[in-house]
Amino acid sequence: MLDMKRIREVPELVRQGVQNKNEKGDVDAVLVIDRRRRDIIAEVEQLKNTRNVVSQEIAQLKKEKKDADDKIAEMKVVSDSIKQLDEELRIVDVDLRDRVLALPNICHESVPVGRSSADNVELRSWVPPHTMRLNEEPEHVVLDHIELGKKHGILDFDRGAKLSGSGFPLYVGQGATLERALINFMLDTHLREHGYREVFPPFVVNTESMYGTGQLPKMSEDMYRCADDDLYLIPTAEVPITNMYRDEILEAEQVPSYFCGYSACFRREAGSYGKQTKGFLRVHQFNKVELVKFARPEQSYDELESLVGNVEHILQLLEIPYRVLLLCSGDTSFSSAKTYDLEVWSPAENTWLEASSCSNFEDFQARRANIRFRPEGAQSKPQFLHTLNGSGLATSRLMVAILENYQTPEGKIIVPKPLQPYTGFTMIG
RNA sequence: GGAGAGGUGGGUGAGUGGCUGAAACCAACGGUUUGCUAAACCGUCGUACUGGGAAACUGGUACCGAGAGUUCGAAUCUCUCCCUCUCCGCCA
Repeated sequence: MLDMKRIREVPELVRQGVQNKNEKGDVDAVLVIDRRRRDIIAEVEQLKNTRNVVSQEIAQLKKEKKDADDKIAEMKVVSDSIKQLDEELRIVDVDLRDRVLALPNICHESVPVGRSSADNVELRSWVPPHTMRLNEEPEHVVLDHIELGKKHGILDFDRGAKLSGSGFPLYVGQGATLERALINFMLDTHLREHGYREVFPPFVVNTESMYGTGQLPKMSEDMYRCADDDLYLIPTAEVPITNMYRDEILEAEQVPSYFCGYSACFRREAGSYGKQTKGFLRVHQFNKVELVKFARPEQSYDELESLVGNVEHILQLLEIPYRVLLLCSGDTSFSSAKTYDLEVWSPAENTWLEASSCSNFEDFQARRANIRFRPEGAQSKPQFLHTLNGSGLATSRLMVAILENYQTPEGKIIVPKPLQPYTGFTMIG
């Protein structure tokens, strides 16, 4: 949620920002309603002041056993007016809030203005020395992850579909072990080398939490909902981890703090059938290790860079080719002010696959979720902090990259070195 | 699923419909004292919205789980809802 003061003070900047994101949002209507709201407040508070003062006088008169009927009659009228204005104010408040909530976050000045993914900027790419050259014709047949999974009996999409439907992968044998190894390796690396604190969150959350991080109301059709209990399956651990501090005020020394947590992620992916849906490329349930930072506003962009660095480190240790994109304004998500995407190389698809998205939300989520901190210690005035998060990383896309990049000419799969202590085997097949 | 208890500031916890934004205590912060620590003493110590002011600051309004009602006036009375905790049953 944007700061109403900011909208009021620099409306043209907000208008431009909304446009740059290819979002709709009526800034002018917001300004008009805001004006109306403050007029009502001025009027109703004046009346309430009168009521309070006269009520005191009535109390005084009664104490002195004098007659107060005139004043009481007078106040009856005032009270009715207050009731009317309060009702009007309530309606205006809701309307204003809905409209402000519909405005996207404004991109940081370093974000290139652009319409679509075509305008994203590739900042750098990294190719480990020992993997195959990306743009060369491979020397042997390259199997895709589905064929590899079937060949070794480690991924069973058919039985997954029998159990739950398409898009619910079933890992078997060494595939299941590799998946678990990947999760543990990523968690351990972030905890031990990057200073994150581990969280194991609930996988279902309530509506308030979904509003807090901005999944609701916009993305409701993309989430699994348990209607009987009014709970949602989380689409990412970002939701529970960021909401840990919803409606709280953190102490100065708690900011910045870094959290890292594994969760299964559930997405309905409604309306996306047909595009890149085979195998792991788009699934309804996947595993992800998520990084979340609560940062001081003046440091949040440095924190974003180090967050991306933490994710890159994982890919470098695993020796998986990747590239880093800076998303343009039009491709940056609703709540984010600046986002980097990390994409891993799929030799079978001959394309890059998004495996991580790292964003600085500035105070957009914090304002929604009401997460504040006291910057100068116990006596200082609370202010909104900045939230950041990034996938560190999603295993489904990573699994594709590992299987495909680490396949031998015979179609066997080498387990990446850092995962071997976790798997207990060095080769699949 | 059954039975019960309870939601008041950072915490504990008072609070006969008007003098209660809210006692007291603890924590925190500033200070005095002190060789250091401790103790003691003094002071400060909610948030949001809105108006004035360049600002320090200041006027007003609201907030005692949420919402509605009664009333000139509600933390206090009434109703509805939400949440938390405890015990029993069932179960991982």
